[in-house]
Amino acid sequence: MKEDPRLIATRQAALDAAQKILMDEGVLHVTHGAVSKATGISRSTLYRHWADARSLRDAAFRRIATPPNIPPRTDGPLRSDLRWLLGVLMGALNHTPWGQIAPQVVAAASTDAEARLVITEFMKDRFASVEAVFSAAIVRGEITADVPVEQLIELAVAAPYFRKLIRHETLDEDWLDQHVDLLCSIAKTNSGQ
Amino acid sequence: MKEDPRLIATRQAALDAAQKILMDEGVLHVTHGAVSKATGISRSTLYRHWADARSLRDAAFRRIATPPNIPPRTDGPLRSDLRWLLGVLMGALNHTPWGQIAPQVVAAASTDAEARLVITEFMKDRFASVEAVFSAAIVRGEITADVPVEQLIELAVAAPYFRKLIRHETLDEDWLDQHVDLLCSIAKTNSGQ
DNA sequence: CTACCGTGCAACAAATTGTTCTATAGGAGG
DNA sequence: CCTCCTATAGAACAATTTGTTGCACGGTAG
Repeated sequence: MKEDPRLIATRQAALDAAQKILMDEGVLHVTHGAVSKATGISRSTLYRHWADARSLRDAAFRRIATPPNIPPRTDGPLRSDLRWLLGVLMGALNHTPWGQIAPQVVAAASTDAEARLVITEFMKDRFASVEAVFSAAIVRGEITADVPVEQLIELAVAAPYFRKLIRHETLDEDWLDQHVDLLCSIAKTNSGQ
Repeated sequence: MKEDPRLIATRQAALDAAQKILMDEGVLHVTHGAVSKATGISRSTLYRHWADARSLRDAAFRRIATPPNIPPRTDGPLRSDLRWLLGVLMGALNHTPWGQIAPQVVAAASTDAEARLVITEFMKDRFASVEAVFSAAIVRGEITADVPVEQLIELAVAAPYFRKLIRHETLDEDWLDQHVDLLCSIAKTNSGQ
């Protein structure tokens, strides 16, 4: 038997509003009352869907904090594969809800085990993508296995996140070009000696 | 005329408790009620010191979120100067309240201009310290001015912060050694060509 | 058409937030 | 030691928020 369409509609409208509140005003303002006022859905209905403030916030978080998986390209030269992958990552940070929400997930993670899980899982995916790019380059013989891949991966991902989330600096094409240049030069010069 | 010692004692006891709550349970739980229960100070007294929850939280934040300034060493070889500076930074992240509080400051910064100021000011200091180390190395002729110092500084600081705040990975001596090794090798290989 | 179930609404209890008043007691100065 | 000033404790209070419950209405599936 299918789900009542009213359930789905309510949930969707509520989470839409919760998401907006979360991004605009912070997790602290995501409450049944606020969502009710924003959507017209009655408080009691919201409470039936999410029993307390915590689960409502969790739901709002979870909606945004599951960014799309990025399948890496591994056919071109290292530089363009890396540039493409980090470009997508940068785009997500700049132009998707995930970019706006990430700082709050990071903060929640310091006291909340579940938020920490969200972060670590997500980072695991990202690291895997970057690693695939380097591995392919090694297989192609473009760089050798001497390259400290672990560290390079961390630097590759850390820089854009640090710049955006912590320093609140701009993240643009020029910066990324330089970043990728440096990463590639490290990989090349550490390679084959 | 001096300040009433009772004022000072109350403020100190209250902020001590507020700080502990902030670190253990998150900013959300820093309230007049909670601090009152933790210290025995009456709620009305706390309200006279901090008119609302916001200013109490601000006070608690501000108490921790002003990390000590680190004057860099610039006399030894690049590697040991850098190792020492980042070692102190890593120690602060691992063993001071600042390390525990930083994620919450980061999150606050996404909706709160003042928190953003705290972060950017702080990072400016850190960047300046690291830059001093590289500049000294250039003056000594250990590396040349060709080195992309800006990028190196960002990577130097980004990696430990990313690792600690975002990935919640350990930050130990071995990791730092590798990190400094890589930074130095970048500086050296980009140097003098 | 009917039985079911999600919704809206209103009333409600409980906890939290912030205010105000009074009594008490500590500290500074003579 | 005495007095004035002022910080604190405590209680009473209103307002808001959080969460619960019972009931009537209306959409949905069979």
